[in-house]
Amino acid sequence: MRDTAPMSDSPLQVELIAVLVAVTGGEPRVLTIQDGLALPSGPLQTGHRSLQAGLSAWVGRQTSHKLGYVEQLYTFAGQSLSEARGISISYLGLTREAPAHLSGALWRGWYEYFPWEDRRQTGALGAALAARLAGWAKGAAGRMARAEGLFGAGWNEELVLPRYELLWEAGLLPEAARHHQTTAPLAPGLEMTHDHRRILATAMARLRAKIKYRPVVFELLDQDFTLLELQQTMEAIAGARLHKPNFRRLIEQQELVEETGRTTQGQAGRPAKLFRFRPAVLAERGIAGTKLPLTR
Amino acid sequence: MRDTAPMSDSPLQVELIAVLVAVTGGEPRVLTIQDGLALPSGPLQTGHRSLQAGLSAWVGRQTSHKLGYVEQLYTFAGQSLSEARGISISYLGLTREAPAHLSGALWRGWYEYFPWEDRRQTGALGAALAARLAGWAKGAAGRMARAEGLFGAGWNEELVLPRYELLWEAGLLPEAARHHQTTAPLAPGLEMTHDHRRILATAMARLRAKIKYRPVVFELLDQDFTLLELQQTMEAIAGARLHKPNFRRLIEQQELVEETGRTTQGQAGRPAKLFRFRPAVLAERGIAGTKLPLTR
DNA sequence: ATAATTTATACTCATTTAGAGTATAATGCA
DNA sequence: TGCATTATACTCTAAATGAGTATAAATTAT
Repeated sequence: MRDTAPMSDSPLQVELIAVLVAVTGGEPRVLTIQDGLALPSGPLQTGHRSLQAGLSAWVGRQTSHKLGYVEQLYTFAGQSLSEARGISISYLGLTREAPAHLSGALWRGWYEYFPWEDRRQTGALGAALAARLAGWAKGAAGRMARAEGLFGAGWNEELVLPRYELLWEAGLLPEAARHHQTTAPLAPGLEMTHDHRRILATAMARLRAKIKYRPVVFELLDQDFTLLELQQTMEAIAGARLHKPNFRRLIEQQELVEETGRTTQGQAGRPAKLFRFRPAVLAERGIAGTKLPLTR
Repeated sequence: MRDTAPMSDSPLQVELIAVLVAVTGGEPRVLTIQDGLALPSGPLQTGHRSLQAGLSAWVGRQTSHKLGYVEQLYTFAGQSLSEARGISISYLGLTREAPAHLSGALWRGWYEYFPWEDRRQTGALGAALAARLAGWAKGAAGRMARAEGLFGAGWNEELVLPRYELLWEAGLLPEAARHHQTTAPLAPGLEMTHDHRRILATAMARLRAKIKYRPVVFELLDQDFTLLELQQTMEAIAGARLHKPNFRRLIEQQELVEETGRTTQGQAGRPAKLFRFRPAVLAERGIAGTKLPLTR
């Protein structure tokens, strides 16, 4: 490809977009600007040693909490006619919620943007949307199967982005309303500018997947925590209830945590042991599980 | 962040880098240029509708095989003093090997660059490197545990990048030799320019992980294939031997494939049934497995 | 004070999945 | 015809998973 004459190598703008996630009071929250309409973003600066370092420094300065974990999400080329041609690089960052120092910045629950992704109480919303989608599905073959697969029984919490895209395609999102002139009532949930809600969906999916095989939950918790706090944080992110005894068994047999020796007090019920994350784990195990029948 | 005055928003160059993978004769191969020294790359073109589309079109034109699967790997900012400041976006693409139309292009086995990642015969190489690393590990605490965890027993085939980075840190790679003036014999394997070998490591890790939970192997096989061919392709990518009966059981119970009704002939041994990929699968299941104890 | 409530923690049991090995079937080739 | 070779079909055991129940130790209400 090197020897292909470039049709154009016009210089481009590079923008960094951050999805900063914290879990506070059992709710996953995301840092927004413009009264919740957009994700924090800004141009790449020359002073930054690397993209990631740039983002980390930036966020650290703005939120007074250092980023425990940063992960690149996706890079895409802006192409809507309104915006100048440029590259956007999005990141997922995990932190704990602190008063936002950034003017106009605001932490909001991520389920305000994706109500149908929260199935901790009932799955009613997803079912309702599935019904709404049934009308749209009449239009073409295969649509019904797709909608049913994504929103119906056999819900897979990682498919945040496909679900969002299906709703877009069905014209049920305000962001898409301009393209498909729909009169139907829209899906519930706040909108965002540009494709920021799409980026949030990507972040949610990534975190829901990641949390299962890398010990990143701990970036969202205080240093000491109870097993219930840990479980509720997981539930908040997965958007689903977990089976308590089995969750504990899983945590124990993975040896991710160790007892601190102390317990909670002053709350209703039996005091809970306080645990901390075993730092050794990060070094020891890189990633958890294969699923191939290896010969040994 | 929007309200932070940019220190500099100087325009940047954007470069696309492709890791094109095929599996031929039971060996994973990667398309290279400059006699194997570099990965194919080129500047982003204005004509492209999206980054991914640009890459697909490009590769399709060059290799006469359409890309079955494309996935973004990583975006990073070039920063070595010698190269102009710019952004590089790397991609993983799966295809089948065809005569490279690109002048100077050459398919090479990816284990030529990462000999220690091939453990289909014996794990001797990894063990040898572990021994070599033991010397380096004397320098500081914790090093031994890291080296042992990555190269020793309990080998995890997904940790390609951490292993590569450890070898770099230990000064055993030619790419790193400039930085750490080492006299020790280097690790085996071909080098690449810039960080291309690092990018290849990222691609290998991504593919090894992906192949376990998304049906992407089929992009690397002919339309019809035997179970042995499927297994050997998986083994080639994972760099490990698989247990044959269990592998078959896994494939069958996942219902990923269906019989074509035909069999192989003309080869030694009993003829094998030919299978094909079940197209429904792609639509049906998005991602395979959760690992959370969900309540139902 | 005592009972009721609440939360934590510890077990049990059935079912499914994974790891390993063995046996039989159908070809080509000497 | 018999041997080497590859395919395919089972069996057995151990471990992981899903679901439910029982007991312990605190706070809160009566």
